Amino acid sequence: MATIDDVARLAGVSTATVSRALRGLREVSGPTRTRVLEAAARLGYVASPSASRLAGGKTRSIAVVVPRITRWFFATAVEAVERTLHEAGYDLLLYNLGGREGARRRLVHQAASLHKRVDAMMLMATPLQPEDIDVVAGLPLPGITVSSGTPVTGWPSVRIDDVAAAATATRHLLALGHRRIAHISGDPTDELPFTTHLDRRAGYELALREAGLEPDPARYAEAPFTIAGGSHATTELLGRGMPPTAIFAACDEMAMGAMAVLRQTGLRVPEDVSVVGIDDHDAAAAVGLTTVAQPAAEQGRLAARTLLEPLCLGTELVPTTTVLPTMLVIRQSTSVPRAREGER
Amino acid sequence: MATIDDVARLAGVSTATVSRALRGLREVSGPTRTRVLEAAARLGYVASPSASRLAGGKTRSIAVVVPRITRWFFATAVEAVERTLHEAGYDLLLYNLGGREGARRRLVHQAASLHKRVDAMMLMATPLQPEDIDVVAGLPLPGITVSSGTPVTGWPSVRIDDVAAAATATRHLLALGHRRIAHISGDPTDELPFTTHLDRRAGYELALREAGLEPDPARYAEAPFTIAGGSHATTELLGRGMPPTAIFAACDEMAMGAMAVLRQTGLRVPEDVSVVGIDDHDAAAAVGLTTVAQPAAEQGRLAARTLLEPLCLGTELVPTTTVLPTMLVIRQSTSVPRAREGER
DNA sequence: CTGAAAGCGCTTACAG
DNA sequence: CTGAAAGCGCTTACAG
Repeated sequence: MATIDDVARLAGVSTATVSRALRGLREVSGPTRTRVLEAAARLGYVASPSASRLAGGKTRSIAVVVPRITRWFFATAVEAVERTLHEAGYDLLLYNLGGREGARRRLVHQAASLHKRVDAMMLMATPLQPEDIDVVAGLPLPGITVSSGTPVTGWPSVRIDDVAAAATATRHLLALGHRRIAHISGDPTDELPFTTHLDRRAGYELALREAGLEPDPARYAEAPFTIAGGSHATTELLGRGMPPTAIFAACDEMAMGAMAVLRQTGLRVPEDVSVVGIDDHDAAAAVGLTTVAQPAAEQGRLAARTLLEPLCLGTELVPTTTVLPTMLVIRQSTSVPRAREGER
Repeated sequence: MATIDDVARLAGVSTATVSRALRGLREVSGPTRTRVLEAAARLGYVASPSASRLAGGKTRSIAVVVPRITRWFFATAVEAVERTLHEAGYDLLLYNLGGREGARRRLVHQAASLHKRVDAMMLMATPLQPEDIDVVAGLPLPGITVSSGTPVTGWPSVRIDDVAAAATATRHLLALGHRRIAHISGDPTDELPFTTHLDRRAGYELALREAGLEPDPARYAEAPFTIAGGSHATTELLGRGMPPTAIFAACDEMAMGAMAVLRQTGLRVPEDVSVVGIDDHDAAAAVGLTTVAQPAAEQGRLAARTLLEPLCLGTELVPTTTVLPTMLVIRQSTSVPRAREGER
């Protein structure tokens, strides 16, 4: 393995000059730089990250924490983050809580250790206890939160307005004439106290009340934010009798699960039951799902850039909250309710 | 930030002893160890990874390369890998090729640099050019390949038998009496030369020939391994006229896309068209999809353990190929073809 | 623009 | 079982 000394010797300069030339610092003359680059190339030299981290104090890597990498939103956002980071020469350390409270605790516990291995951290929809927030905010490390989840004092945040997105979805159903609108969301079995479903439920109830309807707990069912979760919640809902004419699912994965169960039960979508979700999942167009689109990749990209800027430019990280727009995308899973059709 | 010197001073021992005590080496007496641990705890001391990597030569991190983290198989496998690695105290550096040839090239190009930042690497379904294989195999770094993708000389491998899995799916349809069996797979638009679809197509053709049928190119359509891809391929297939009585999709995501399009076209599943996939995706049960199940998390876990063992125990990495079993799971998306039904 | 030298914070023979 | 000391391979004031 070639070291910086080998390159210095071959190029006939000091290691300081090699270091400067290779990093593109401009206090190096053209000819010298050329000699160094040639020597480095000849030896196949690559600086040791451990050594430069120790000497330079920068790790050029970022920790990204997600609840579950298997869910569409996080996988899509992480993909964008990964690309942005690697293009900037940064490494991505992945931490997947996997819905385990133990993993969350370990993460907070390790915070002190984490800050020695990364230059910044990105928390996606990560729930934190009040005492954790202080620990995390107290790290000598810039950070950002993405999507809902606990805000961290002094950290910027990139997200959508979950209450508004949910209200938009619900208002769409109301405008079509639906009154018996169910909502599937949340995850009672989850060890971690996520908050996304709370905001979305609030938006649903807000829209109902605007329309003069009182939210009915019997029209609410909980399950994980997955296709299977949507199926379970819908099955539970149907089991209560008096089926809804429409279902607002807190995310597209749940909406797809709902559509599957409805059809297996012999109910047509949208003729018998309309379904709307939130996300604009890759598959939403394929299955004809009406949804409130949110820019997942864009949130990841933006968050990564926000973190990278102060790291690369040495500027201050400004704790701004960026709320990205959502948009209703009407496809084939929603229509006027049957009763209403009859009226015409 | 407390350093090892602070701890040594507070505990009244040398830094060498602190280092040994904290890492649990047993050449430290009980009382001394206790004093060191107390001092470290009091100071909130955590060893600097950069320093111990430089001094010790081990990074305690592993690079995991996936084609697309957004696809079910990779997200599920990575989740298992992440858990296994973190439980062993290893960090996971994520590299997502994102279907970009440039990313693959950069990865191989960076190989020399990569080996200085990780102790091992895991390549999931990563296609390599013949010349790349030598580069990768030549790294002074243990590695493992997971799922199909180019084998690397001297590296172990964890996978399923893709040809057999595809044959199982196809034979299931043949046994039900289907003769017009279409296959959707592959991805002509992908920049990267993946191989999974080739194996699965081979298994499909193998099973057809066993049954005395000649594979018909008109019954084959290509698209990405996603729900949307499955929809596109199925739409293309249907556009050719003479619809098949059954579709074998190369993965469950494609199968779900196929089911969506069939239903939108007014065709019932399975009454008019049977659909079978490969994976046993989280959502397969919810949508009633018959599939050949493969253990995605298990492959990730096993691959991580295989890599960890030699790293932790200092033993040799044995280049074994582990082929995990697959299993046909019959649900509601397959049945006897209509013509056959009439015969009864 | 370039170099000599200190220092980053650990681990590891080596000696006792 | 413990310590003094060298060394891992860089970066960065400082001086010129």
